[in-house]
Amino acid sequence: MVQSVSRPAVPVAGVADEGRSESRGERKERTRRHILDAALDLCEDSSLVALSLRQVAKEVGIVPTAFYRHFDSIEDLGLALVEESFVSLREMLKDVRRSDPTYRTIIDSSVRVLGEHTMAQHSHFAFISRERVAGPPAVREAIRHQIDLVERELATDLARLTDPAHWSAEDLRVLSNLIVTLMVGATETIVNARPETRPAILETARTQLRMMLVGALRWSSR
Amino acid sequence: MVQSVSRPAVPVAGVADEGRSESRGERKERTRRHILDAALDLCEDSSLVALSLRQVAKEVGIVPTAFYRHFDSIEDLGLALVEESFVSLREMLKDVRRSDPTYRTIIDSSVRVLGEHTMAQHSHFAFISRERVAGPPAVREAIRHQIDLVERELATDLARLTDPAHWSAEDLRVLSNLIVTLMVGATETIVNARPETRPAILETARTQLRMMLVGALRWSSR
DNA sequence: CGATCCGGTGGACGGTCGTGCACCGGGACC
DNA sequence: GGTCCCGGTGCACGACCGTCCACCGGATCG
Repeated sequence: MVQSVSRPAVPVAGVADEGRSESRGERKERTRRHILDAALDLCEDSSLVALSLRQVAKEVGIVPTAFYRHFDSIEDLGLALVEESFVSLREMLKDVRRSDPTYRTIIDSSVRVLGEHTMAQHSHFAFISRERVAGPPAVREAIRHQIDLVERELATDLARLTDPAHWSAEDLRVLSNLIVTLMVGATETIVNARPETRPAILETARTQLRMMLVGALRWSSR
Repeated sequence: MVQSVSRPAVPVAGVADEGRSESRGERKERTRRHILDAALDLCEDSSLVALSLRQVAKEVGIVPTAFYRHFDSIEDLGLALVEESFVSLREMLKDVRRSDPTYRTIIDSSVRVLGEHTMAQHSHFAFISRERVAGPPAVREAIRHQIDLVERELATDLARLTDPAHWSAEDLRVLSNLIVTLMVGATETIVNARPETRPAILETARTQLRMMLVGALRWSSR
């Protein structure tokens, strides 16, 4: 028994106790957070499919069976992490939209925002890019669905920026998919590269978006 | 002892024996092949990092320790699979180059070849796209290195098709990276999609390449 | 022909895994 | 203030894991 009676249920204290005891709901939520953080951290250099419930429990400082009080399985945990990661991603997209509605500087500001967020939310972006192709089936599907939603939203954004005479709905969807694929690729490169190469990667992404923009401006659906 | 003395060392016979016994080298090579195939098959819906040596051995029909006669570890096996998978990929690229040197039809023929090869070598392409981001570090690195080589080769190909006055070496590298990223993305989509959606995915890839080609033709390095 | 090589066997080890179960003790509620 | 709820404990189970070891027997080689 490694936990003394004087520090009863809370597995690992984040801040000093300050005498004020939490409600049961707060406690549960806090443990849940610890589990999510620990899982995100532990699968950083492998994958959810190679993560064991016991590893997570040990990292959090609870007994393995206590895990079930919060999640049915690792896969269930994974779905929660998808949810959480896409909150990060959508905040990024909100920043992109807020930053600049003109397309003189839209590329620069978008790439800048991408760089900032992949740095600040590194674990979330790495998680998505990894589990997107290698996670448990249900997790993969959830991520694909979310990315699909993002693609659709981008397509409607693009519809406002382009000439409807030249751009069919289908082609907008295709362009949107192209841009998202490219950004996912850039994100994957960033999260797997050494930090000091980051500016060069972002510069590459900028140039690529410019090349595509040149194409898009001349495009006309047949 | 489940294997009778009448079927001595060979774990699982591929074709009828035809009375002719193999040399020791041939036997070893054959078992090695079975291991590679079994591993490729077993990690199809998870990842190398979730694959155990014992699963592979059981699938092949050998005792776990016999695995070590062929590979040091699962990671070592993974590197062999990378090697093998890129043989497939390079054969595809050879087909692409052979198919058409003019760029009237270069997009159509390239995408057609991509479709054919991802169908025929489905396991290899799925393996690369999965382990590229989720495999053991050494495997990831090997794949990145190979893709990097492909990118360089594409860049020199593009150098012959473009006007040197408008395209700097750096921009050729960036364009090459753009195309490869896009094709990797298309491949990932294909190997994870239901077979009947394949034509639509390829059509999307065609359109995207056309959009980029429009951009590339107007491009000029600043 | 006899010695050697080597891919295979089979058993055993210590460790980790997911999960079932009974139980505890403090917050929440009537 | 007594009762219930529920997130945590601790233990045990059978399964699977990688790896060590001694050994076998047919192919190979001098």
